[in-house]
Amino acid sequence: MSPSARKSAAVSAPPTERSGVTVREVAKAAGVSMITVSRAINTPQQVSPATLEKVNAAIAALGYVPNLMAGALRLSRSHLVTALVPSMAGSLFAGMLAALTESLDARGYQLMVGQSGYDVPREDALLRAIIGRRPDGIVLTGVMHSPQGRQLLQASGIPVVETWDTTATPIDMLLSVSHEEIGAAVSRYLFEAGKTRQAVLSGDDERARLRAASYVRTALELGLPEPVVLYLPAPTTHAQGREGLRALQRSGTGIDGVFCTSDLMAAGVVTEALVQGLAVPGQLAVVGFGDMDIAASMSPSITSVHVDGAAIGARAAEMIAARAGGLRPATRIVEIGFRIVARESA
Amino acid sequence: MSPSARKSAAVSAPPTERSGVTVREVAKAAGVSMITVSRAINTPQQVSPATLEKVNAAIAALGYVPNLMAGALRLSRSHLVTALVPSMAGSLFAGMLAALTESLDARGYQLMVGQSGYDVPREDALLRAIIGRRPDGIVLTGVMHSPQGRQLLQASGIPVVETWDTTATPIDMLLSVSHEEIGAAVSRYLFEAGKTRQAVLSGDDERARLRAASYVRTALELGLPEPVVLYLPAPTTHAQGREGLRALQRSGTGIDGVFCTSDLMAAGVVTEALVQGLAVPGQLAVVGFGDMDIAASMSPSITSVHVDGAAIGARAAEMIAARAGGLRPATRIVEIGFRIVARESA
DNA sequence: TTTGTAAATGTTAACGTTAACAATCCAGGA
DNA sequence: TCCTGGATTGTTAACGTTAACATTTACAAA
Repeated sequence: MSPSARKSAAVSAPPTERSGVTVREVAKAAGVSMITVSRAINTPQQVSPATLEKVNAAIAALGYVPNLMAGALRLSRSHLVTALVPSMAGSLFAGMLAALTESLDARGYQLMVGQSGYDVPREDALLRAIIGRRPDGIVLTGVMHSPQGRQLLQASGIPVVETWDTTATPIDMLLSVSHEEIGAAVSRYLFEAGKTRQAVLSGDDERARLRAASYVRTALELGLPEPVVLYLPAPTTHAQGREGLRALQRSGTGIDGVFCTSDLMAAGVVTEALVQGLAVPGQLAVVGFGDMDIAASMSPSITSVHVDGAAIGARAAEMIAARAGGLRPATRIVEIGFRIVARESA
Repeated sequence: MSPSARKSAAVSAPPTERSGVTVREVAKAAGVSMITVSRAINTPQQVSPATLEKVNAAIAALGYVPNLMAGALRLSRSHLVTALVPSMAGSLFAGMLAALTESLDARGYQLMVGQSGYDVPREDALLRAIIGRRPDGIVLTGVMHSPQGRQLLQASGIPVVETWDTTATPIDMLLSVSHEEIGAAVSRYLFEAGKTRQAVLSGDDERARLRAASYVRTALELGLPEPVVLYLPAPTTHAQGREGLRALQRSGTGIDGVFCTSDLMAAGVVTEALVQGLAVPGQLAVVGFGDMDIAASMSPSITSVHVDGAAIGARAAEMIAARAGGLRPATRIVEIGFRIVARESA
């Protein structure tokens, strides 16, 4: 057997067949080289009008769609950004995702959404799957606490934006929201409205717990009796608001103000209060979180904490695009802030 | 200049630097060949225990995370599935996405979510971006009507599952939901409850329009006066429900039954009715769509149309995985069905 | 005509991975 | 001792793309 025959025998067949129109075939059909096809697609101004037309005709005839993975591999640039959210059900992050999608889209990136909120080994696997695709940026909802996770992300060299929470030691970039300040502000707000027997209905996720804990601390600092706290499994619902209010009432102390860590839950509390014939806000003041459409539209309308999720999405996209463009980040940490939107319920 | 010097001069530098631990470096650190590292990761039973340990140590020491794009390119298998939803805001599809994520995850796939609902040229670009990443499957919300879109998808050879709608000519696989039957069923349901002056509050998306149109047609067939229809921009909200009811009332005919094409809108209608002092369902019956948590939890609770989104997600994952495994699809079309969940509001 | 220069196009190799085939090693049997 | 065959490891090439460098072409200026 000759060496050359040996060689050609070693040529491996494609593992599985797929439609598979490639630049090679487009090039042949157009009578040009592969690189010319590539240029016709990516930098058409470098190609003569006549050639461009031939290439475009061939592309259309063959139904060619460039393989972005191959391009990404060659260029080490995936034009992909991954966002990790705890769940898609809670619409809290919908605004952020929408803004992120839009801003990235305008810059030629695509968004991939993953669901976090697993146990630690599962989260580790998820992170590896994400990093393995070499996105040009990763947007985290909340800060990453697990040392393994931090290590993985840091070692990957991929720009990371942590959002919706605050920390003194971000992995990379941070769009900071202080849930402690929010909890404190709501307690003070209710106190100024004359409410002294405060309670909290909180989701059991980390950030809701931060708001709840800070709310309790502030109430105590204000000299109020210790607020009753009830933690409910996230994502929180309207039904949890109704049941939650009844549970709070059973716990004894005649409460006159409730902070709910989601608007849906607050709507449930308002519904339950109306059913019971309680005056809102007279006998029971209610504050929500998220400033969803329903908060403004309920009757009575619901006072809520507004956090600009769209701004978070837009800033995250901007920061990642800047970094991908090789720019040094001017500011790695941006404070997002919040405001209490006063309505009828408190 | 010698030919060999010419050649080495032509070696291209990596376009941009990234962290970049590769199998090559792991192999060198472990003192084995690249393929052995690959086997240690993918088929560890093919590697001796001693070697496996050396390789794993090297992987851990270097923080190596395999580049899945390179693997996918080599194997023509991306382990990626893309779902297209009209928007992430409407939680109608949240259940489907959650089930899809979970089912795919169990099979070693990742989900990428894209937002559709653009104009046609924009949608074309989106489809190209999706197909360009060569996912192993595409899940569409609704059926694809645009000929260009159908053409692109069909030519790509990628398994496609159309969902949440019905058609006689699916691109590939179909998880069928008949919005015509739903609209008809709701009109009959209200008719049997004695409601003769029916109206519809509909989102302006395609599937909501189908429900609304069929509802109107059925009411006419039942000999009722033609229902008033109001189309509101999707995603529909609680506030739209409140305003929508007022608008319907202004349109004259004293209506006694409303079909809302989303539960959030139905909740808004109920809220507005209560504010006005209308008895629900006595003076106004309300039916929603989606069977969200809030429908069961409102007071009065809201009768709603339930479609099993989780089943759609799970079946879609199953179908795509089967196809990726080389199996011929036993059934390309599956009817999902629906049911009207009777509650207090109608 | 020759020369210089910009525009257009082509050749080569590389991104990081893994299938196919090849080679080596070692235990056990003849 | 030599051979057989399974287990283990290695070599080569290829997936589809595009940057870098090389070459050709067209045309104006000398």
